[in-house]
Amino acid sequence: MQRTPPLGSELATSIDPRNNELLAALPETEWHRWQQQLEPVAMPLGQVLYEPGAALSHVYFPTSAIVSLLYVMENGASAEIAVVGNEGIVGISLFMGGESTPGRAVVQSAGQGFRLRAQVVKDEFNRAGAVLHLLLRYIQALITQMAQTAVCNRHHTLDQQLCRWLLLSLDRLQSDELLMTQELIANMLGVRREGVTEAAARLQQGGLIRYSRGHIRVLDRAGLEKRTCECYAVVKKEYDRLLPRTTAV
Amino acid sequence: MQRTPPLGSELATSIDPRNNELLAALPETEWHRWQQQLEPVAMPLGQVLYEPGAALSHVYFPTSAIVSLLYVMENGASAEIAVVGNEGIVGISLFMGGESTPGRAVVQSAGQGFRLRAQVVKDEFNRAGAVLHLLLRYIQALITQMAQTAVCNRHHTLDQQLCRWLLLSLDRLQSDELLMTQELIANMLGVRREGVTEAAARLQQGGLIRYSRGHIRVLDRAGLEKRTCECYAVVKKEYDRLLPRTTAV
DNA sequence: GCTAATATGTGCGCTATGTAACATAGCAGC
DNA sequence: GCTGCTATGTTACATAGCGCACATATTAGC
Repeated sequence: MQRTPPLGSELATSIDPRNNELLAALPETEWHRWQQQLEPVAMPLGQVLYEPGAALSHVYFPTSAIVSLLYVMENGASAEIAVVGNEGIVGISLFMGGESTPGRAVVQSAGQGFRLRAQVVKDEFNRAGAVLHLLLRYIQALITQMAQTAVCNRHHTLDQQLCRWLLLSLDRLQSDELLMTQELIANMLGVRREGVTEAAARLQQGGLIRYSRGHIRVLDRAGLEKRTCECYAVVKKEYDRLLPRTTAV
Repeated sequence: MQRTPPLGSELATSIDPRNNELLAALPETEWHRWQQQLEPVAMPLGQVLYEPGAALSHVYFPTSAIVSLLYVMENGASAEIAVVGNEGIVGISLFMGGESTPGRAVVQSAGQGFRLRAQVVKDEFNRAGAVLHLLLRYIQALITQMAQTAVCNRHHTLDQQLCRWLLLSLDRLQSDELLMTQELIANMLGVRREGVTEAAARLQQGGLIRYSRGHIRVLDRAGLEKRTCECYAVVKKEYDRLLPRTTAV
């Protein structure tokens, strides 16, 4: 089991900010304005990018990391609202005008990203140019993901949701292997750890994945797509529609 | 059982566009620009304001009506994502850049509203003035509602969710009586009608509400707030924070 | 007032998931 | 190689909500 990812390529994806698709989609003028301001940051597993009600100092553009937006409740129960990878930006409340949200953002899969000071983004936003419209389209896609998550929580089985979650993560990774314990997945999905264990066992039995102690390798992506609910496709389609790739990936 | 609402007052709230809080919050300049363009519309129960994927021709500002944003799935199951009353606007995808969404908007409680042609809103939005920022703050509040709905769907009992739903509706009405069958509520919450019947019976037994054939009268609002989950308060607080009332209500 | 339509009430079996308590296995560090 | 930690596996039981079938009650239309 070679669990070390190809180091060279990972570094490459981390070093170039334009591996983030939003940054890649910036027109040249705006890109030049931002280029000097972008600050590379390591995004280790579990890092909290913002807490409920806290004013944000930066927005984050993941390149290889994946960030979960989740709500934690009074009794400690939690649920993931949406996931953000190299297609997006973390910290939208900053330029929406609210400065904070009741949710929290946690790095779910370690990696690299870039960040930008709050004021820079706000200024750019207020220029009301291409960046504004790009970000608004992204937010609409994010809204779709959140809405579909709500529906999925209501109507679909744990098995389906696990597949959806794996696929969403897979889409935001360069590899077919996730570093992720079942405990963590359970927290994201807002279910018991045992439930994830059982669902994962079923997927492994079906030959779709193979896992061991925090390493999940996807063997049959098409199989996952077959087992998941429609939610995955709806969200993906909407992202593709609203944010067509500007660069070949 | 006097079920006819006080007609005089209802007409009053319907006729003045500024009973919609977003319209009321417009600065004078923008208000004057819009005033001539606003078209009063009746919003009867069940009216569909937009369908999945359809391009929108107008945005709607309810004054006395309440609109549900919901997702309908392949198998016909549905779930409400958020609710919009006189505090908001229906059709945000229009100016977010996507023109459409995978969801649908249905009038959940009949009433009045005003609408505005797509192009007018887009033009105003592109002016990047006060309206832009007002709408963005509204969208952030809406996002909070959607996120909290997702969490609520995951973790809370039907009883709690019914209370939340009643309270959200109550906040958007002038009266303490909802015209709403249990069947419809079930569709909104994405649960069985029988489940709503049982939950409603428990609430009635507790003296919190009284209902009969599509009429629900709230007798003890504080009681509902005690029985509901934290989700209601979180959402309400965020609306109040992001959209402070400009007019006395 | 009768009839039909609509709205609500009830019971029963089923399943997915929650709660709880505990067993095993792989891995890390000494 | 032992120790202990972390991740995963297993089992027994409780329960909320679903699907279904059907009973009852209220209102509307004629």
